Amino acid sequence: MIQSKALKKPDTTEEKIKEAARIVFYRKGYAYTRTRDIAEESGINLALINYYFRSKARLFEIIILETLSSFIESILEILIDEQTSIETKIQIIVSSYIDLIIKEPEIPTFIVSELRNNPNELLAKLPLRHKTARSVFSKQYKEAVDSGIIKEPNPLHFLMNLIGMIVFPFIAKPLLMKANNLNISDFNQLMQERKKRIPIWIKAMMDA
Amino acid sequence: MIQSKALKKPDTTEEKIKEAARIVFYRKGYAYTRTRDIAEESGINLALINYYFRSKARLFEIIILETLSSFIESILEILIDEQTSIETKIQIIVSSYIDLIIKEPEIPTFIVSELRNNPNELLAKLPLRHKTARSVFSKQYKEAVDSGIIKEPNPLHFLMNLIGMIVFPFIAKPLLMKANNLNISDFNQLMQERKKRIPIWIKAMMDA
DNA sequence: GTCTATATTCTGATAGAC
DNA sequence: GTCTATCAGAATATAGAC
Repeated sequence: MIQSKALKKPDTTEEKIKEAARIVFYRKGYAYTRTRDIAEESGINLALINYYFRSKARLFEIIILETLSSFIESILEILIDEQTSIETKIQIIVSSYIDLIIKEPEIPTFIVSELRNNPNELLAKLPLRHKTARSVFSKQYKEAVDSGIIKEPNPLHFLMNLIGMIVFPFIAKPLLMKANNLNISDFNQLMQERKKRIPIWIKAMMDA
Repeated sequence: MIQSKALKKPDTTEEKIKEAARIVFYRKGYAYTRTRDIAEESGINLALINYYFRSKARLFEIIILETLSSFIESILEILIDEQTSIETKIQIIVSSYIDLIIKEPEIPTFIVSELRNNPNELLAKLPLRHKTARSVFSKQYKEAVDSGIIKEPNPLHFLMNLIGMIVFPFIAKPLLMKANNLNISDFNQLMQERKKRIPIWIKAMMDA
């Protein structure tokens, strides 16, 4: 199950700082976040941030690595299960991801924006166990291609399309809302519609 | 035709600064760009940036507004033409956008990242003439729905899917390349494949 | 562990000579 | 219009008292 960490109740000072940092970093990004903002948000003293985390940069790295790995791992956990059919996987991924992102809508833009700066350095520190997940899914995907269920031979296109259809509207949200005079509940309504339709669209696409 | 402004040869000092600013802002974003970087990139003196543009913020606003409006207008120009069928529009948009973004791959992430900060303030300054374009396209789309060519009744879903399939891979590029051990020419190869396939996928989706 | 006060650094902007 | 030198402000990090 995809579970956000932002809902845990922080107890210790260290956890309070981390939770506050997550909130502020998600909203404003590293560059525009001042350690003072984190101190205010958490209600603790400014100096304690450096006492517990040594620097703003180190605190940030902890937050973004946790966010990235939980975001990626939660897809991989679904993809890796050999018992689940591809069609079911699609439904699970679409539904749980849209729900997650509606709860924490800043995450996709946060990841995209922050990864722009030092992607290689950051991604090198990610404990990725992609290999097994990829191989399980590739095998399953290849079988579907071989048996004629899916026409598109490249699983990368499949994944780009799937994740893109889920995530892109959230990334483009400001532009989308402005250009079409949507308020936030209009927008969320559209995303709810997509939970049902993306699996249908994906199926039709991959048949073509 | 979609034409990037980044290829113009700058003559005057003012244009040199603008071109350099565009390059550096695209690459690093507003926050990480120092006026000193722009001065170096353009080969002009630091003080001249303020002489010609008064502030870093004003220079930035000029760049991002130009980028946004040219990016948006170039879609609208295609959508607004009543002579072109929807199918042809899709092909034109897909093909010319992918080519444009391969030439200037930082633009999508630049727009997404920078629009996170003050979207309303910025978008309010955009001279949008969305109305006519939207109404022409909506009409054409509605006709296609009524005559049974397209099943998906909401043109917003159509546009989100179309633009998302084009743009999302570029936004997710660092993650995508890392997770699949792609180099830049592998990546561009994938995008070239998408020029042919997106129109087919879109057609299949909208039929479903 | 927590606080106040301060040192340090970085960077946008400008004064003033040419 | 262009340059050098410098100022002013902001923000991270730390020293040192409690």
